[in-house]
Amino acid sequence: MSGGNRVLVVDDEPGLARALAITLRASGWDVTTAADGAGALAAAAEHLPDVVLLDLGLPDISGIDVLTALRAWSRVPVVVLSARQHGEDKVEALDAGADDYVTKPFAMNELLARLRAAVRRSAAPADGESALVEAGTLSIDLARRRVLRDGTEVRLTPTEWAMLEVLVRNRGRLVPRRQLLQEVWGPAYSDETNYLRVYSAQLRRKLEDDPAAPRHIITQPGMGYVFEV
Amino acid sequence: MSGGNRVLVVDDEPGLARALAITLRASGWDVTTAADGAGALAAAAEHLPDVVLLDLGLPDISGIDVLTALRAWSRVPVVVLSARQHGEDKVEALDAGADDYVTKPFAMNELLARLRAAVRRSAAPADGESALVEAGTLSIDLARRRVLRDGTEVRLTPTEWAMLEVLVRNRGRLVPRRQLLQEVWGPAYSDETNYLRVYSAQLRRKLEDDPAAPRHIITQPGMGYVFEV
DNA sequence: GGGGGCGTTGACGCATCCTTGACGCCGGGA
DNA sequence: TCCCGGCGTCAAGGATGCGTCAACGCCCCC
Repeated sequence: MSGGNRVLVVDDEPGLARALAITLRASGWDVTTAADGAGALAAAAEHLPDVVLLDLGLPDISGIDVLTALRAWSRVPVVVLSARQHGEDKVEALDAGADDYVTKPFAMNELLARLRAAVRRSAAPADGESALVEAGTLSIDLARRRVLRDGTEVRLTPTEWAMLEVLVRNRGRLVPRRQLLQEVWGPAYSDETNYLRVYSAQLRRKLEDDPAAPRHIITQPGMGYVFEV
Repeated sequence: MSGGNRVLVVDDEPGLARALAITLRASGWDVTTAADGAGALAAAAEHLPDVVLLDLGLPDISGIDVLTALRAWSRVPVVVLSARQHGEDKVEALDAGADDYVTKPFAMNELLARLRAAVRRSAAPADGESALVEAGTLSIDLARRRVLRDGTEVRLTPTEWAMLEVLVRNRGRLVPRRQLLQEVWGPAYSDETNYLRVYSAQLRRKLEDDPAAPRHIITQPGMGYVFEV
């Protein structure tokens, strides 16, 4: 199932990072880790996490600067982790765009609950929209898993639907090949770009008026695919 | 500031409620107070606050029930206030729909920062839009990975986009050649300054009105490149 | 047991992109 | 005046990615 389970853990203490990763994975999260600010920004751009767990004490860049750089282009919720109990650090981080601030030592179940809350919040507006997506002659019902083209139903195979669903959920924005492969086929298939070509073709054949000149399922060479409405 | 400054304070201790109200008003908030759960729900329906500050220890209804009742019809951000330092209370409240959880005693500036963060989040535009960087006739959407020039989309190759992205993220600042090469091509290419010349030229050809006299992608000889807005 | 739908591979032609080298321009210094 | 290094431009090759097609196995349902 796609959506709302990718977390990026940014921490320079290998022990804590590993412990967090293990606990989070056990709770069903898809975990990526970064050990410094530069790696965190790169990982955020590549994996597009649903939430970021950011330790303020990083070796290269100040955590606040990481937050600022991230906020320059992304609204992903950020939960800040810090050893500073008091002081202006909390205010500074929250005003810099952090969504929450947890001080060490922390209770793991509280941290998990705060992560859930952060993701729920950011996912809420999307849910507020209707599950019906209209795109030209296409009408896609994400809740019922149905696709209508010119009013008549189009039959999709499970894999075709899974791929279309990821694209439509991210409609208007580029979905990197890696992410598409991981969400549809699983983490072990991150490099099987063949699948993308085969299934994008099949979807176009079923959904596009002119499969050779697609208007909705657009490929951005070398990067990924976009669903345009 | 017209919108986003109505706060509903729910607390049964008159002293604390008054202190909160005074401080919040001094910070520019429009404060309504309620002393019990029933009053809180009524006040929320009548005043439609932008954020709710909810004490869990209420005389009539459990704070969690207030939260649940509120969530049945409203998405207003709720910051929970409680004396319980530990335990499952936090998890329960957060999973019931609270946006944040502050334990007493608390620092007032931290509470204010958390209120600001909660309101900022809910005021943030829906996912449909995203952070745009405008620069003259250029419009760069870092989240969607799209570039518009005079309103029409410009197609970039992966490498072109990677280089533009680094420059735009550091817009207004000089990006040293080394850093640019490492972030786009990897650590092994730190000295291939040839690449920078080739790709800066390609980007200028696609993005600048007069590629020979660039206004956005500026080279600082011997040092690096800057993206000017 | 048969058949059809589905997922998985591999091969091929084609377009695009990355890399690399060469060349000219310009400004500063010998 | 000449030399030289940094920069911008251009073009050609080789590599990569994409779309297409077809074949193969598998599984489930008939």
